[in-house]
Amino acid sequence: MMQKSRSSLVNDAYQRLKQEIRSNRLPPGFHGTEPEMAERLGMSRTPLREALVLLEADGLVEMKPRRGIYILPILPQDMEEIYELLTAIEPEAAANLAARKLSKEELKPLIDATSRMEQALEDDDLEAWADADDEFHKELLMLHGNKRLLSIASLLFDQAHRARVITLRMREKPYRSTAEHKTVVEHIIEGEIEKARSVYREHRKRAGAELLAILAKYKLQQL
Amino acid sequence: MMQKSRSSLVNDAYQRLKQEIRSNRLPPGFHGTEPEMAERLGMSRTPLREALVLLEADGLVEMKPRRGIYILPILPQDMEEIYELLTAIEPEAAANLAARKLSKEELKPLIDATSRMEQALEDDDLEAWADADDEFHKELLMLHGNKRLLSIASLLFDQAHRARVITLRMREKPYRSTAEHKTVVEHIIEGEIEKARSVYREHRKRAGAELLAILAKYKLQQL
DNA sequence: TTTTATATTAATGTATACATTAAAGTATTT
DNA sequence: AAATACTTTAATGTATACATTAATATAAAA
Repeated sequence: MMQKSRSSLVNDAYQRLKQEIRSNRLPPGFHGTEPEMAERLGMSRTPLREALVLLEADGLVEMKPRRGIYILPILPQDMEEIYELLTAIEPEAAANLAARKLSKEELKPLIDATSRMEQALEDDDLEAWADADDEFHKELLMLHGNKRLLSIASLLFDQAHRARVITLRMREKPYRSTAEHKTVVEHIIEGEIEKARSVYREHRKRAGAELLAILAKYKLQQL
Repeated sequence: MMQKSRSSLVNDAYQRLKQEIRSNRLPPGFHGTEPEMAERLGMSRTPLREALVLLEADGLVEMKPRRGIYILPILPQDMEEIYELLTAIEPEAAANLAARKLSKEELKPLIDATSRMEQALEDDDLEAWADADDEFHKELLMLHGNKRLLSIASLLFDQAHRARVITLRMREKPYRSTAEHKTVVEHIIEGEIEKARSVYREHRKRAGAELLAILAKYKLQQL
């Protein structure tokens, strides 16, 4: 949940574990005990537990009483929930930006992100494309400035991350997605509030539906 | 963040502190130290800290390194953020219910909640009205069934609670609000998806705007 | 008296200790 | 051999211990 500094050990544990979960080095289904994990991180159980409590609140981990720590898998239903929320939330931010008539200077991070997406497509570099996509969404939310909206959306991105990475290569090349991002930016620049909202909304709906279709097609029941 | 059982002491501390914050027994600006609070709760610092970490993630409390624990106030800007999110999120749930063509039986909790709102209006009992209103919103989200949506909205309700209670008597009597809830339910029953969405959305926008206007009018800069 | 330096206090951040108890393993009985 | 009872192990939940250090109080210097 977008943690602040906090004492370095708790924060270290939180960041490192989160990163290891994102990168699948701690895969879903992984099971560990506190002494084990504390030792691995080179700290005592106390700060580790505080970090775990946060990761559990983030929905990444479950601490089962007397059974240990489990890394939670992402189920299709989770993706459905996540995309529904993102579909509701993000277009709101896009609409707000359009309403604010921001200068191109201010919108530069967004414009740059779309450029990077295009470049990545040309280079046929899906990783880079995904990074640019991530950046686009985060920049848009940061420009919007609703801290809660940003932190909730970030949480959802974190939860969905593994599934998005894994399915990246199962999708068609994201030409359309890239174009949609550009269109959103154009509407924002032009101050076309409702268009910005609806294009972004459609983008999210389509992206979510596609992802779920892939999970179904490849029978990926958990990631 | 809608905590599960967890070991009872951590959970106790979490629930009790949350309740004390909601009820303003621990008012915004309150400052305490860990030993103090642990003693008051009859436990050691260890479980207390785990609870505090969660409350901090919930945005109710801040743990300032070496300065202690502060109960955070709600600023008008917080309310703005919260209402923006609720405006984006809840109508989605209403639309979904409408799309699902639920039976009146299934919708009973919603229908009952609106009845209670009407009754409370007749009795001129604002507390009861606010309770019924709360219940309406939670029931609607529970019927929808998106766990993440529910837990996020609950978090936002918790954050906004004090401000809503305090301003309850500064508003006009909520006839209009009550009527709007009824209309939403009717649209849900009739399966009118877009109407359910837009009425709910307008309801949230208006309610948010009214609340912010009151904060401005009475110069309530923090609650 | 005001400022600076020093000493004291006490709260946090973290490690460690320990009681409880679920789970796994061993022995006993049938 | 299967089932049951008993032991052992080890992980959690919680308390306590302790080093560090910010904040305060006190003393010394200007």
